[in-house]
Amino acid sequence: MDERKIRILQAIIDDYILTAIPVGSRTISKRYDMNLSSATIRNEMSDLEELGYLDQPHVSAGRVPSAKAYRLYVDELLRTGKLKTGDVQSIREHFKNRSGKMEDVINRAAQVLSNLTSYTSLATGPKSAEMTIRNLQLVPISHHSALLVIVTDSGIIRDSVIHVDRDLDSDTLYAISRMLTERVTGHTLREVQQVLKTVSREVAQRHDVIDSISQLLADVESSSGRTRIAFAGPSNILNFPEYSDVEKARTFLSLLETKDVILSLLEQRQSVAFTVRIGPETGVPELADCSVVTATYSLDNGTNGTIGVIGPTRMQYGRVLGILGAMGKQLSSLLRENEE
Amino acid sequence: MDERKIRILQAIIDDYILTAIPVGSRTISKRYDMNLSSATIRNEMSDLEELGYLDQPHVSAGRVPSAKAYRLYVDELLRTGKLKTGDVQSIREHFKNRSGKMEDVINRAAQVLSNLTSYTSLATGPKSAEMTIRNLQLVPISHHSALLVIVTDSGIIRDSVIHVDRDLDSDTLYAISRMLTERVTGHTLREVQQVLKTVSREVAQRHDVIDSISQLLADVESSSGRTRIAFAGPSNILNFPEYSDVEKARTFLSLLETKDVILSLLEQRQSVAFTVRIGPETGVPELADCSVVTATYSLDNGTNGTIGVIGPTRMQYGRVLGILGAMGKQLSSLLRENEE
DNA sequence: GTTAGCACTCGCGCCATGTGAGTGCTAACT
DNA sequence: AGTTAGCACTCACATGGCGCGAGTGCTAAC
Repeated sequence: MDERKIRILQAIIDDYILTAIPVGSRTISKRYDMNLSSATIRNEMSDLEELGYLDQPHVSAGRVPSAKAYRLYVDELLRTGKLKTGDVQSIREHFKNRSGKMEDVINRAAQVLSNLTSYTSLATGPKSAEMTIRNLQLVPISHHSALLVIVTDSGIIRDSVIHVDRDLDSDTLYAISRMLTERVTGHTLREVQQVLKTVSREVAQRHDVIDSISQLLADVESSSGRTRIAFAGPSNILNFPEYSDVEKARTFLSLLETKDVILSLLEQRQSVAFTVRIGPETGVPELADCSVVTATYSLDNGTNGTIGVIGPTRMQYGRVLGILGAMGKQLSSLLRENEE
Repeated sequence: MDERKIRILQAIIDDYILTAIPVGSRTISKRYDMNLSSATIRNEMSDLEELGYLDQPHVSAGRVPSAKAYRLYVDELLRTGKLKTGDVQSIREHFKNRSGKMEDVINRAAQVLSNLTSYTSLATGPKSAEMTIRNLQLVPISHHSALLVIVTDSGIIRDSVIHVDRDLDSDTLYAISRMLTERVTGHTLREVQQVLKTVSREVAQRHDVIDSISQLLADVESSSGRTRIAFAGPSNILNFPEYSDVEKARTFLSLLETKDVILSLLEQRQSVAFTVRIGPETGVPELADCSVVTATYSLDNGTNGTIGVIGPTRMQYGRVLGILGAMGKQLSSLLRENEE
């Protein structure tokens, strides 16, 4: 792999990302000033194919970059596109005066991403199991149910309805809330089960309420592998010629609708700031010619959430990474404000 | 329009709904035992076309029902398909042991609908402006923000984060909550602004908190035109041959993604239990060959939400109406339990 | 009023053909 | 030895002709 081969490969990838048309030797020698004839390029391309960086849809077509090529491209060749200042501006704009509700933040983040990149985008909240609890509060809803609001140290809120057997008035619920909060503050969701058991033993009455809460927290914890995830712009995938086949589009879209697969894909996220999964690397056959690019944003307590983009392997990696980076920063700082 | 024409029209519609293939005279005379030759059917079909009930894609193809035909079909000919007892069972199953959070209920409802019908489905919550407040409660989140939980008489919850200038502890917030709740209980969201103004005048301090709340409630009220809406199974539309064109699919899907259009469509809902909008009747050009079937479910206080299905005009109206009916009942009773 | 018969239409699938982009190879040039 | 011009070759794709058959409308007879 001499220097020239790499320059040619880069040119091919750049061109293909732009046009989605298999690129031929003439195109390279003309559009990119290499000072080489098409014949020479042809020889080099032949070598590159042998090395596994290029594929040929059929004999008389141009070459198409392989997953291996994109991998090289992302790892080595990428001049991270400095994104336009307008974009940063626009990101900041979108998050101004915004509610601190996790759900909204996530939705909005995905939305903004999808607007900026015009790829299908996603965002998840941080894993809740790791977070420590700051406050528990019960709010009466009806005679037999109450809303349990869980506030964590990162200012993130989860709430769920629990059923209570007896009729409890507001003040009683508040008293219980205070008591529980005192016992539970500073513990992670993971530990809290244990604490509640102790409490349950101490307090003879109110068993039912505490049991309900305990069960709910268990749910939240276990289901927190399945963090909330928001998608935006799924239909964006249809803008790309590689998905002009309806059947392909359908499987892609229903894959998103089930959410499970994507979630488990995100589970394996490395501690690295950016993760790029190219086609087969996703391990999901339906995503064979998609790339999934994700970035993490983090909160002070070390937990982190994910934002990301799904598009054709022929993705504008430079631009996407730039945007994800800016977005991640913005989100981190936004959420840390909440923590104060 | 004699009786025989109607029978023929019905046969044509039934067949086309099933197959999506333009139906010819022979098909009718053979598959549906009319005891008439194809020639006779042909004459009748010619008449039906003149009357505007049938269209002909091209001369040598069969006939296709027009919007007018579907309208007649829905209004007059529909023997409401008694749905399988299994379906009712399955609906009931899905709503067992379920959280009373409006958001979840709506999502779930849409999901179930989409599973049962295999059409794209939607659900919205009731308009909040009409609901009366049962309880307001502030939960501390961080030094400068709190969660305002609004519980209405139908047990429906809205919550939002508000920012407070000063640092307020839990007890103070609770005291404020109690005070506000007392003043505000029984008023609708619409009226509550007025009440808060009075309160604000009486209480010299705490202005900021009350102002924040007031502003938030204004938001909730005005944005309650834009009720929460949940879609499920958007990609289902791709199962139908009429959407095998990618461009068409794309516009359809992005129409759903913006949500606005569909929401405003639902706004015009009649007080009737069911609404069927066929193709052009939707007034949305993108939905020209879709039908939107909606049903309302209602709460005791008279407010009602919507569930519905979007599919090709060639929709199984009977089945869909049956399912929507059952679902509506189920939802109504579920939510009334919450009210108690 | 119904139906058999028939000529006619026209979308669709099939095949044959031509075109052109792109290749690989060879031989000559630097 | 590397580069390049030249050329034969491949093959997807677009084009156009052709036949098939589903379906129609009309007419004449039942």
